[in-house]
Amino acid sequence: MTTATARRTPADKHDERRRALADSALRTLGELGYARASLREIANNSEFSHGVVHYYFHDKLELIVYCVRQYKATCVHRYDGVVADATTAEGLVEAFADKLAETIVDEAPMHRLWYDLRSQSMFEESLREAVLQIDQTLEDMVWRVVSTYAALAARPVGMTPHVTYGLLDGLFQQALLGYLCEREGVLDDLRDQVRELMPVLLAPAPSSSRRAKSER
Amino acid sequence: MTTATARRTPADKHDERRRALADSALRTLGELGYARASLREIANNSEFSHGVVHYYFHDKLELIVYCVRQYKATCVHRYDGVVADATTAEGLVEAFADKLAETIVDEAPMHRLWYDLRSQSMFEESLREAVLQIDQTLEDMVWRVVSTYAALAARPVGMTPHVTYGLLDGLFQQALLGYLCEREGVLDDLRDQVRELMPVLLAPAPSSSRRAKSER
DNA sequence: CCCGCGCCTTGACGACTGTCAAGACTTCTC
DNA sequence: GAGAAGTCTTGACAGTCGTCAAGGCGCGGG
Repeated sequence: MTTATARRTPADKHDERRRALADSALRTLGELGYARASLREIANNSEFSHGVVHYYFHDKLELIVYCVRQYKATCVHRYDGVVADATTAEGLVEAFADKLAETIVDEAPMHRLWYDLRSQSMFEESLREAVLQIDQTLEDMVWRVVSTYAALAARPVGMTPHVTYGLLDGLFQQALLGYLCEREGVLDDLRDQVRELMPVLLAPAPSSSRRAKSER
Repeated sequence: MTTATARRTPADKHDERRRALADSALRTLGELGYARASLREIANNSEFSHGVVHYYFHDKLELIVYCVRQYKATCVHRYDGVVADATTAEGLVEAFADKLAETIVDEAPMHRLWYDLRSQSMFEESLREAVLQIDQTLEDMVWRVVSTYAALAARPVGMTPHVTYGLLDGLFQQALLGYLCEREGVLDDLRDQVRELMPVLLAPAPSSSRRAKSER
């Protein structure tokens, strides 16, 4: 209020703290899951004490939802590079498959948390709004990839965005579980599965098989 | 031990009680989810008191795993009729799609519990063995349907059982969440999606398009 | 009749939970 | 440098949790 060009308004600092707290919380949540991550445990893994949570958040649930929304924001553009750098359909599939496998390795805790919360939202109505919003964002993200792929292949996508996301999410979830069980080869399998699946997502080739080679 | 042909051995009665308890527990678990279903709540919704759980089960976890295994046993043959009664590929798809939608309506609590437990198993290693076993059983179940469909269509399945299950499970899970959010039309959508998906699960038609009509 | 054994209830335990109030510490203002 | 506002810690609260021991009830065999 004093100086208009202050480095940080109090409100900024407040928001910054919320972000830092949410960051710590996300680490703990990814480790323990929604049900077992207590506020004390979350605070212990941060630089704060357990009481501070109610200074920045009204509720445990408000913290959780804030956390997941924050993660969504960082996660939602993970595949933008795949789309931007793609020049051929085959190259995009390859990059997409690699990125999916990389995501499983790098972000396994975050994604099991996401599946945990989505399951919880089937029981707790208070989680549904945030979950559905994030689910929609993920669907949009997948759709950007697949529709770009279709454009490069010069064929329309044969399925709705919703179905496309559902199918890929099913495979991804399966691979994540396999990865957490330390099954051998799940990542390679996932890559193969995506390479296999992407073509069948497209509408059947327009002219049966004649110009298949001369396409580009 | 006294009479060889006794109506019920004590062991039988013991098992019967375990089953009855697990039945009650399943109802409560389907209502509240894994994390919020306490032993007291489970016992309250049964004809027993809360202490009896430790007479029949060593642990809460043993009870839960027993419950889910028991449910699996009843659930695993739900689609057998679809397979047995099918005479044409189209008819099988129709019956399968209907049965999936019916399952969502009739067994929504059980299936959200299943997804809850599968998510929990990503955090709790002690749940993994049972979850993986059940997942495999479901995969087999789906495979019986799809491979029968392929046989009726006189074309091989184009994907592995694992992928087939993953894709269908993705759609089913999506539909279940939508159903629990009381979205309109999710059941019809699911049916349409399955009708659309099943043909693309098969390998590409062997001879491009010539005998498509004379097939049967 | 009474003893003993299986079945079940009751009550209590320690641990853990979310929440919040009281106060200490820091930071900024006048 | 005193005071006020903001920030954070500490400790306690009311509940709930899984677990288990102590004991009551019913029933069949001595």
